[in-house]
Amino acid sequence: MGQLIPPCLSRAFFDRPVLDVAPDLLGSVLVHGDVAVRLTEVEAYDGANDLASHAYRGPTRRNAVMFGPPGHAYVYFTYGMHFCVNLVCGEEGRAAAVLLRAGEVVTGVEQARVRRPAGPDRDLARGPARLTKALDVDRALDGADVCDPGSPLRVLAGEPVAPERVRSGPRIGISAAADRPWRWWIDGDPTVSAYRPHTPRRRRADNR
DNA sequence: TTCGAGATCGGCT
DNA sequence: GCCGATCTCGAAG
Repeated sequence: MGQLIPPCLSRAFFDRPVLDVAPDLLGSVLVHGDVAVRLTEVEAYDGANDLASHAYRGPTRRNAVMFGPPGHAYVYFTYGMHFCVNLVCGEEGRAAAVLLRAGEVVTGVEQARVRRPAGPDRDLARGPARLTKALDVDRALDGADVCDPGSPLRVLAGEPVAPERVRSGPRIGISAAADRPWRWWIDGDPTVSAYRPHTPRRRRADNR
């Protein structure tokens, strides 16, 4: 009791250029239910200006949230089995967003272990799909307002990260515009995913 | 430790 | 139909 609960990040925080918001998100805390994750790795996607963005080809039913106001979660399903979560940034209609790639489980480690039994604790939210698994985030949370203290999914201010510990480099797992250094992480943090260059998958019919 | 392929399905062409 | 903002496991070095 008397325990200090940090405030949610403000709408104004997200209503800025995505390249400014992304590094500033490092160290803040994503909360869903009893589990909280301190963000250690993020990537920026700049809407219609970004070949690698889901919003590049314009609004669809899936990416509709990206074209809405900042401070909302865009949750999508991929590879037939994984969810990933983004936070919408910048002016409404720009469709810029930050992909949350990895973090450290700071609250609810027990609960997260139940959801991801395999591997050490540092891997619980290491990678965008693991992060959503640890937090139990799925499409039901698509569009959630992360600035609203009453929202099931929200982002709280965290301990500031020393600027010299923030590093940037190429984004991961994409084939288009892979050269842009739009990925940021906390240097030396064990929960940051290892960099692997994009490797196109070969078609199943190849072997035979 | 590194590498390669399978899993599995919704969205878009 | 094709391919993906991924993860995991098994085999080989």
